[in-house]
Amino acid sequence: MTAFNGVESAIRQGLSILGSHLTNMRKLAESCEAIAATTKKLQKTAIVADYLKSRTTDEAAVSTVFLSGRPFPAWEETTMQVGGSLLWRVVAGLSGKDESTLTTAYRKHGDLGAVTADVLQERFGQGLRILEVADAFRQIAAARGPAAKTALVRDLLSRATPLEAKYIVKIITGDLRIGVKESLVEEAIAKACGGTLADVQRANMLLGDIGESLRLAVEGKLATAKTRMFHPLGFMLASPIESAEEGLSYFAEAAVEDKYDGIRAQAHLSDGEVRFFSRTRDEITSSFPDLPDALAGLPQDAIFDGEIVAWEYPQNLVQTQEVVDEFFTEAGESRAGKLGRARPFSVLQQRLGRKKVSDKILQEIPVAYLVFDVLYAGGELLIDRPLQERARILYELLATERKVIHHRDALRLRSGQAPAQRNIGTQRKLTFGNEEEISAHSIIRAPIFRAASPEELEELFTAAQARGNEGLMIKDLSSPYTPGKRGKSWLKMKRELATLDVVVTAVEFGHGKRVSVLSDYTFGVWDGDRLVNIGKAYSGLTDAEIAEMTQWFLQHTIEDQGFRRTVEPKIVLEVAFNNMMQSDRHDSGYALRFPRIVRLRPDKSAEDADTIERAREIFEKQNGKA
DNA sequence: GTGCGTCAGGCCC
DNA sequence: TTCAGACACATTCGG
DNA sequence: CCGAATGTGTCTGAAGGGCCTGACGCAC
Repeated sequence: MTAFNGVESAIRQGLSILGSHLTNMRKLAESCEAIAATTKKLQKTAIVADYLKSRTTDEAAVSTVFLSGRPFPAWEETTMQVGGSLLWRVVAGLSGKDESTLTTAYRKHGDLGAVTADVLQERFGQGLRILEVADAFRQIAAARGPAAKTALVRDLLSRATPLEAKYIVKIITGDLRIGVKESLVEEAIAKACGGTLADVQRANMLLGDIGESLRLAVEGKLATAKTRMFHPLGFMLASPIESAEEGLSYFAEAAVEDKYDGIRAQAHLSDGEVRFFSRTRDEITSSFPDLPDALAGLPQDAIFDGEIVAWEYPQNLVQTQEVVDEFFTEAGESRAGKLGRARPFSVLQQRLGRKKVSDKILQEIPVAYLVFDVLYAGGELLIDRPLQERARILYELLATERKVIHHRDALRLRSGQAPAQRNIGTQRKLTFGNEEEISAHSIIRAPIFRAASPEELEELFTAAQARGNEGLMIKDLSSPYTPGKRGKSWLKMKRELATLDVVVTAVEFGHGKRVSVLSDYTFGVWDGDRLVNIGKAYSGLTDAEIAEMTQWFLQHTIEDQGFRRTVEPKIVLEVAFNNMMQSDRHDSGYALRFPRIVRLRPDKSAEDADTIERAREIFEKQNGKA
């Protein structure tokens, strides 16, 4: 037996060595292992750069896509539609292992890729070339239905060595977890191909395609990268702040907008064609067929940044002229109310992800695009201009074209069938010069205020909340637009909802680096003398606290269900959340949006925790407000 | 064959 | 979306 | 004055809840 294993192992080794000359997916996998083994960023960069240098341009281009963690394939519109569940079945089938063996391996490693390598040790494919893998991914994406996809995934993994299979699985699930993301790949490209980091970053920002950026770097043509319409740029992000004082501590001149609870969207328009992109740069136009027309009339190509929001149009619309012509209003004065107001995110969610939108939905859930920035117009990229200038350009663009916008919108609304809308339609007869009736604005330039003191900011904040919005965006008027970056030029100030004291009823092991600790807590509140679950939380505790809690929960388990354990209801947590929803996910009938643990409450015993009545109170208060 | 419920995948916050 | 943790780099402190 | 300590900016990883889509199984 031992002798046989030795022979088999020797053959395997021989094949592997031979394979390393014939295949190169192996090389990528080995580089990933080395990257995962170090925590030093510079070292990771060096490994990636060395790897890229050792590949042909085609191979390097595909590799950058794999390494950057962007959903593959970044340059196509389809997604693979292969997730953990399908992979789990394929891996089980290929290895011939039963599920409990896989589960044991999963406990040990915490990620499916590592499990794959582990259980496939007994088998060995001949190894793959990296372009072969990319090709297989395309085929999987093109295949219709899980059955067809499963067969292709199975075939691909059966030809891979265990180590290759590990990283193929990780790439498919879009989660390499080796501490490399797009920005680090940019650094590696600069290092490997020449060109400054800034040039690589700029080219990649404009192209939105890391593989293409690498090709330009190889050819020394980074400077030729240009803005491409319908290839979305990254989104500029905001940092959270704690107080009004902090909101004015980073810059002198602050522009202030309401923070709307919708979905962030970049609009591209060119030659009358309009398309919208989400924060992950996916196209979302199909869910909002009522928006493009309103923008299509603009005479020039443009790229806007804004928020799509479920919108409640006002009963009595004010004269358009009055609203649009006002650039800065008196601090605290709300112009937004005259345009209508945002409805809760949960309403908008029903339109999200729709491929087709029925007339009924269009009527019941009208939306508005609140534009707050312009990134490109008049053939010029505007991101390096200060916000003050961009705001002015935006104002001029939308002000000039309002006739077209409203004319088209009026046509859309008049064809509506829902009785409520018909009523509103007749109530809203307004004329714009000798043009058509104005019925609604589905494109709205987000009102901008100004704040010079914390007191003014507080006032604006209160007003924003009164309008049912989340809070404020506070922006540095002199700042450029930095795509994909989260800096201190844009700040967000959100309302703080009351917190709940809850009792932990069940715990789960985590994933990845939290695989061996109980990091995931299900908790409840009292309904009479019974605990009813209201949510789960995972973040907020430090690693040390999680480790401590793990020990306690292991010793106070009521029932060990493997991955999950019900525990003695003794531990009290204070949890915060952004929102409370009605839901049948948990037996309390409520669920929390973005729950997080504020702190442990060792000073409280389970009996002191909050009740379902208090939860209901918070829910009603929040709804009354919105 | 049609219609309904279930479930995984993907993506929004 | 949220938070904690880690690294790279800048700034300040103490001998 | 210089190396160590401290602070800041930025990135990474882990994870909740809800909704839509498209396959697929099942009942009729």
